[in-house]
Amino acid sequence: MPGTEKIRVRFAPSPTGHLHIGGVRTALFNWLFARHGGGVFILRIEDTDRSRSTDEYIESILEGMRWLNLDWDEGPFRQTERFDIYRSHIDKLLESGRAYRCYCSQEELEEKRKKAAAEGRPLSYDGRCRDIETPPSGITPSVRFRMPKEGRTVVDDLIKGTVVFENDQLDDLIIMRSDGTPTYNFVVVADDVDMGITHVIRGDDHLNNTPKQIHIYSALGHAAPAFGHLPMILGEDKARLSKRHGATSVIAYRDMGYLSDALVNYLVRLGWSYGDQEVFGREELIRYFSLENIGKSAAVFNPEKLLWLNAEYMKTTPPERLAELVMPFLKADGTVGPDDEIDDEMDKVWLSKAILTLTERAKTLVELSKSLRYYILEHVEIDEKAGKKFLNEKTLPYLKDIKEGLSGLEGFTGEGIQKVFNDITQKHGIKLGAVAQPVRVAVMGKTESPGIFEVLEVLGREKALKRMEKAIQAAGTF
RNA sequence: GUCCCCAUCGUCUAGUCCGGCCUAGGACAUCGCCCUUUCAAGGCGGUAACAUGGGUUCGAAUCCCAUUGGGGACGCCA
Repeated sequence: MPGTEKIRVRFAPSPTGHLHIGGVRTALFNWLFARHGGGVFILRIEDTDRSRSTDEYIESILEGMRWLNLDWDEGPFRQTERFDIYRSHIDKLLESGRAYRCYCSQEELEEKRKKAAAEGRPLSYDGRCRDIETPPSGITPSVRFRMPKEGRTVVDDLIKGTVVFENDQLDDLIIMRSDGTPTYNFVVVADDVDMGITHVIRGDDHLNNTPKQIHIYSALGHAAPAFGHLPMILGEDKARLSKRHGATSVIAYRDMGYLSDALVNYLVRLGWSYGDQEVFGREELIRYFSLENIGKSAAVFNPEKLLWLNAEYMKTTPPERLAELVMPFLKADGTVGPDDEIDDEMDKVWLSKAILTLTERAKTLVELSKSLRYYILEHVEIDEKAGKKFLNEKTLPYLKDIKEGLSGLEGFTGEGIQKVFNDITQKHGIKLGAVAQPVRVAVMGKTESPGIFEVLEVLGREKALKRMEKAIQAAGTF
């Protein structure tokens, strides 16, 4: 067990797919555990399955980690580059008798499993080659680890508590394929030993692997690290989270306009809690994080709460920062030219000001960029229904008066604009709404927008008057 | 089928370890009201849970057992 030595944890995804929500949470908890304890966070790529691992997935995983600001201190290490190390370990196990060669073919094994399933027997390996006297010739064997068949193995899990396994149910698992490549359950242990991992924090789908791995540690001559098995994340149907439940890659969440801090905040609260607090800054998370506050039961991923949290972050993120983050979205739909920089082409101060009027209305960056479009575009299409209702003979005089008042305004601030509106409503003896809505439709083309005074101010005199003029021309034609 | 894990509002959770403070708290969602130039945001309030059955105890959401339900593992995948 780890004593006073420095905490060393790792996140070890296999590059057989994108970084998904479940993976992120495992990475996050390891990262928080390391940061909280002043330890080391290692990134290791488990790519021993050469047929399914790709460099694209590795890059995608790294991209996801960077987006989430989960920085690693060592790595990324690739297991495919460490085959020599595994090989020598396996040779030693073979010599000492802790491992043995298995001559069963995959087809045979498959056959036996099927039969066992049909007869309702346990699907475990029957140990046929365990004590084979004369190895058959002409067969390239795989290598199996010899599990003890008596006694029990106790896992003292940091999250689940004490879990006891009877050794006779531990399978002699294959640690090296017949093609000479090592398998997961073995390389994990070899690497964790080699990298000095003190705490293994992973999904509880690995809990059953743990007793087996503990025996491998001991065969390798090492004490096992501490284990902590995190509960799974489920979809709304309570089934394990998968592609069927929508976005499978975290990058998809970025593209849907989620802020990485919001996603992190949401994910950390899935299973972990700190009293009644819901919103945490990074520093707070690091300070408060502890394995003891992680629940034992699986949690359902709830997109609505994630959206709410994202909205909270939209409201508190500085507009200058949002301006940077929303740029890619603005460019994606052509609102802003692909080469425009916010520093010169588009006034950063102006953009931030515009964003400030929208942060409590936009739940995502996508929504923000869509709303921003109405400010940025030279002209806006006027919604037919809105035009019919608010741009007509009745409202025309108001529009004209407002336009005139606006053009004669000294300066073009919200305050001055408000005064213009006050004068007009008084003059006609009407309520603010009677004139605000027509103007809103005139300049924004729709009935919903931020407050009309701030909208006009953001738009600026020139653009506002131009749009109003156009609307006045079009009034009554809807 | 065998083994392992889990079980508080629809969802995330506090409370469970060290029984009484729990007529079970917060958050999301939902419903209603208020605010209001629209849409939001915000404020206030409501509906809503200790899976079931047995124990133990003066007393159980909290401890024990069983049942039920859910999840996971049983690969020459990780």
